Amino acid sequence: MQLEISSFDALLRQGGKAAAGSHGVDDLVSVKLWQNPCWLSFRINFLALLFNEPIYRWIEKEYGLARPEFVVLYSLGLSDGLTASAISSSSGFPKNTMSRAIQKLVDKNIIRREVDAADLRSFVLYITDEGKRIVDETMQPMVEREKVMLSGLTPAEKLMLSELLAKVVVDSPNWPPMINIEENEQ
Amino acid sequence: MQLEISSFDALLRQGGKAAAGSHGVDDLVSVKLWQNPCWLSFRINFLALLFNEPIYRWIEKEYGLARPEFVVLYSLGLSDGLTASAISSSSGFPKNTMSRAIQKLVDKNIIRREVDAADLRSFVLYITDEGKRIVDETMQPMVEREKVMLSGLTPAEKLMLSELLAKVVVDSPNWPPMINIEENEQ
DNA sequence: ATCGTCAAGTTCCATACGGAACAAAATCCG
DNA sequence: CGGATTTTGTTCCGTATGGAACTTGACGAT
Repeated sequence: MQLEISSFDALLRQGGKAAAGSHGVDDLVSVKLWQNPCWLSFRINFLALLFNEPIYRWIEKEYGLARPEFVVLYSLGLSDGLTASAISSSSGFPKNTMSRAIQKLVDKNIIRREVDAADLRSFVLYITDEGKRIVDETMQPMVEREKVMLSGLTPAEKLMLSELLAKVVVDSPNWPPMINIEENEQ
Repeated sequence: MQLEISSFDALLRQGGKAAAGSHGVDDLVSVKLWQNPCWLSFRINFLALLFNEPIYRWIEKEYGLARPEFVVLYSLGLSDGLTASAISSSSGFPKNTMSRAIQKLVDKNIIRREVDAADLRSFVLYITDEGKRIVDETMQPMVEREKVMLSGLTPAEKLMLSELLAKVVVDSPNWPPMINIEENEQ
């Protein structure tokens, strides 16, 4: 059974092809950009990679922190006093990975862990001065990297992109959890 | 040294907050959405995760293909007759991971490998009928998943998002390769 | 030609990863 | 209250991962 591709879907996927051109971009990347039914996931994943790869490589080299560790640290930098499970669910890393990362950070004296009086199972995590220092220092290159990534857009376009991505993220709790998977089983 | 945050940067990061609201979204996700200097990378990574996690879990379960294997298969589905390094560089997976994935796919008779007469080092990869079948079958849920992810946007917004993401991807070869890293060394 | 350099793929190996089972505490509910 | 259930975080363990070294072939310069 062949998929019916509506003309709007085709238009979507080709969005901005004429305006953008493709000078400089790899051949296969071109194909994945313009002839790809899953244009959204490719573009998102590709851009995520382009941000993550150099940044996390640099952080690892400069501060000896692996990605899960830095995710914990960064989260606490944004909102101190979090719990492991909160960080886990907001970042997508499984909780055992977070657990290990947290332990390493505690050992390195980058974060501090206190038992939650209200719930003796869980720990509340706090960033230390050392941790704050690292967050401050890493923030600059990360922001800079984002700025570079957006440098091809006009201010209005940046704003539009920000809004659209935010809108999709905010809508995400409403999505059905891929029911098509379960319904096929037995 | 504290970072100067221009008011436009603040505006950018808050893009569409009023319009979007935050009903339903996790607390920490809210913070990472609206109080995050690195709004772009968070949103991109978060959305990538929301697509990848259920899809690749399903593909693994249903077809026994790990993510790198499926990436190879999908790439060949879009453009048959590729080489390992082309797939590697367009997908961001290291070439040894691709090498293993390719070998598994060959063993499973999902792709076929022929020596390139023009360059005896490299192999040209072709998708088999079995491989085509799998690509066809998986395409539907993937496209469906994207459709769900975009369901909160109007057609005009979808088109705009497609264009903006494409524009950023196309611009990516022009980005400097994170020079700030190297310049700090010695 | 022939050497040096580069590119394609593979192999090796230490390590990180994530699923599953687990202990302990909280919560639910009859 | 007290047993079932859920939640938090840790531990165990097999496996995937990706850096580095390696092999083989292409290519460029003299």
